[in-house]
Amino acid sequence: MDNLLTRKLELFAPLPEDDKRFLDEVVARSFRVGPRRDIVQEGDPPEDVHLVLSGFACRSKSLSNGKRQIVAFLLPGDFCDFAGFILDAKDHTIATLSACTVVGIPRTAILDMVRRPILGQALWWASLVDESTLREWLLNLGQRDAEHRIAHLFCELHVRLQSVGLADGDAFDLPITQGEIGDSTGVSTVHVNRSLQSLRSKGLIRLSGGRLAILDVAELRAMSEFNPDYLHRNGGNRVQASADRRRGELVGAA
Amino acid sequence: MDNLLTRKLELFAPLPEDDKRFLDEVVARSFRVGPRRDIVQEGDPPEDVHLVLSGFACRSKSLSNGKRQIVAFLLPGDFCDFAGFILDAKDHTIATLSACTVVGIPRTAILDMVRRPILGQALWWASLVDESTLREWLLNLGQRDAEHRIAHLFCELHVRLQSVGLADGDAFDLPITQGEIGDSTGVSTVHVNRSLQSLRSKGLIRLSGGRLAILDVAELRAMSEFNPDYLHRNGGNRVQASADRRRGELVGAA
DNA sequence: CGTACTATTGATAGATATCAACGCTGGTGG
DNA sequence: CCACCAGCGTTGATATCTATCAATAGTACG
Repeated sequence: MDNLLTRKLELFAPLPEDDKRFLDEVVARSFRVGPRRDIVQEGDPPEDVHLVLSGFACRSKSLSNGKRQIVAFLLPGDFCDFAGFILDAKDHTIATLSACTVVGIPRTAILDMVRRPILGQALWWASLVDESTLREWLLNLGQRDAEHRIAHLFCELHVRLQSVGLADGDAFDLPITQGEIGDSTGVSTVHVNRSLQSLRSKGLIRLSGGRLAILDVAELRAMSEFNPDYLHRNGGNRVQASADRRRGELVGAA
Repeated sequence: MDNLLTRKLELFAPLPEDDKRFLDEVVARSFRVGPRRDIVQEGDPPEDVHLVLSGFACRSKSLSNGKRQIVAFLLPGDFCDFAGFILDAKDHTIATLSACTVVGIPRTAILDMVRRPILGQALWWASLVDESTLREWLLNLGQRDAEHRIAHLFCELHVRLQSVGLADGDAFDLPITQGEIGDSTGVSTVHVNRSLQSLRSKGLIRLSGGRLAILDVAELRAMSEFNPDYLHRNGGNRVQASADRRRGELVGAA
């Protein structure tokens, strides 16, 4: 059975068996982190890149008045700080929401991964999908009202969890508080609560005990104008084979 | 004199002379686009990657009710759609704000660029800086009020234009309307106007005739909690030389 | 069984959108 | 050269949404 990282990266393209084996090794050395804890293992080489294997984590930025913005939910299969490989100063916090299984990947392993032609492209793809997601969140925060923002978030989480096999039909575990939903959508806790009730009263969702069931997927998507294209679940830019081969060289040793 | 693309990429690291010459060639075939026009040249190979050489452009996403969110300002030296190289479906619009000089770069040239060890890393860096900027915008939209959002935006534009030599001290051309400021900050046109007046009355800015002067840089930054670190103007992750060498191989042919 | 979050509800205040009107400016055609 | 027009900036009045404050009720957990 493929691990979750493999499973996610294969949304881009099928990986060679050898790459998969390599990923299995990468993922082998995982550790547990309790809920609401920063993902910064003491003694960890600071250059390690982290990956979530199970549980919910988030990336957030804060202001001095205590307000914080969750800028990404990190689901199983997601890298926490891949960008730290090139960029220096870490200007945001990465923390667990629920208890998580996390992998710390050393720079050398990242280098090995990036050098492989197909795997390297898959990592590039994953990074660009993250960027695309940020753009959609910006649209969400800037132009939709609270209820629609939350609806849109739920639609996104649904697709993302589905694509790594963590959705049970149209229901899935959502181990986050209403306050955290608010921090990610720019809405106060109280107003999140009221917006959720509105969504419930419309028969669109059922949410309790850390589990969300989307009762009317079509309508929830329609009302929030959710279009899953921005998640690029159908792989990357597939041009003709020759160009593919060339792209293969892109991040690979000759 | 270095062209603007070179100038920007050298914020990451000094480029070899050969890379610079290559960039000069890349940038040579530019064309003009009038204000408020989509950057989609008819007959252009759709895979071309575009780059702004002069003027202001933007990337935006829209909702069916006509609301639009500008998710990035594209300044001279910025790529418009580098991600299109890997990702397929274009889920956003790229349009000029002022008249612009634009370069269309064919896929093959991008491949050549990415293959060069230093230049390839510089492009990766630029892409990650864009992502970092998106995160900061998310914080801006989600957690700051209108006046602070606009102040923060001005601080960002100031630094970005400065770093490509387009700021005249603390003043620079800002050829965009108040409506466009609103579309980027998630504020209505009317409220942008009032927020600007507030900033003016505090003696922080002067804005008229498409030109912005920041009268009190320190205070404008302080009030909006602007910290330029997220723009990563000081290059990338400089570790020891050996790691650098390894990173050099990263995107290069052996 | 306390303790501490988390969820919920009501009341109120504040920020921002929306609507409407008007002046200004730059461009266009007569 | 001047009248007209369209887009932009500005202002005032009003409507909405959302935050904030405060209190209560669940709920998990030691």
